[in-house]
Amino acid sequence: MVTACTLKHCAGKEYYCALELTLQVIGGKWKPIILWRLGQDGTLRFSELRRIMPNITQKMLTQQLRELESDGVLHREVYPQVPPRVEYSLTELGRSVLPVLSEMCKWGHAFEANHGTVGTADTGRTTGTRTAGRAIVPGNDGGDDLDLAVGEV
Amino acid sequence: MVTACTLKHCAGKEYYCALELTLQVIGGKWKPIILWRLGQDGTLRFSELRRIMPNITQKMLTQQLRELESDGVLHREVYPQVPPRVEYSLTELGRSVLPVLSEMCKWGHAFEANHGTVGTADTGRTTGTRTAGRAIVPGNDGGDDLDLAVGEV
DNA sequence: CTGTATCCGCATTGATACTG
DNA sequence: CAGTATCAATGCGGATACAG
Repeated sequence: MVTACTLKHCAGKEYYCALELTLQVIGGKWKPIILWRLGQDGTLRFSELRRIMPNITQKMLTQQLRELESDGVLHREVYPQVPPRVEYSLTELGRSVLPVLSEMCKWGHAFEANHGTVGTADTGRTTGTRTAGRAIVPGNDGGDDLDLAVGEV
Repeated sequence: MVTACTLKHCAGKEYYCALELTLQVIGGKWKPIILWRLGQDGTLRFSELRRIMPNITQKMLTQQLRELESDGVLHREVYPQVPPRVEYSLTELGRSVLPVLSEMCKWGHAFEANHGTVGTADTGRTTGTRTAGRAIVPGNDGGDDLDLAVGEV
């Protein structure tokens, strides 16, 4: 007997395995970036997050932040002032997700090494790190620099 | 200076950080399950994968398998027979993703512990493991059983 | 058995305008 | 500043039929 798993519910999400649950909580296009940035900077205002991620729309940012908040991975502190001021920071649960993001990032780099990475300004086809065929597996090769999305549209 | 990352391309995917790349390659609704199953069983035929995941449509399964294949994480072996026989297995790169899935799964369990897990047959609201407020962080608490999605529609 | 091909509904995402 | 509301577009995922 290996698996045979039943449908479960947690925090309003449907899933069969914890893997899927994780994807639903911290997956998607924006959440990893938000979480990682908060992990780096500790506390960020709404406007700072917008500046960090120029591509995201206000609606999306608000939506993602609310979901992360209701899932208990980040904390939303409202300062009743005028003009308003809202600060976001990771909870303990949120901080515990950083190793996961780190692992995923490491594997992403291994994948890059396997294929070839090309920057925006491609000087030619398949330029960049070419290591295809060496089948690099993620380990502790020191490549744990976790770069982050900024870039403009 | 913390980040300031540029747009990159790898295997036809656009991303700013390796984190996003990973999500694009092994994320989504079905890929983690496929990969994990192949990691468990080694080699599976198309029909076996279908039986394992009754919810997925034929179209989706084929599509996901093709994407995983073209990304080099799984190998597709076609036996030119009649009736046809196709076997899928992880490549070395594919096997290297298992620790990542494992990490994600561990965090999912920690999340479950933080909130409360409820099975399909809910005998009452918020039944099940209730540990809210204890802020359990993933570590090596032994809870590394990676259950898998099967369940029927 | 292992697939394509086509059509379609719904959920996610985005653009834009407005508000306390 | 930090949102909410509304409308429009996209695209993922699913149902079904057909093919080698």
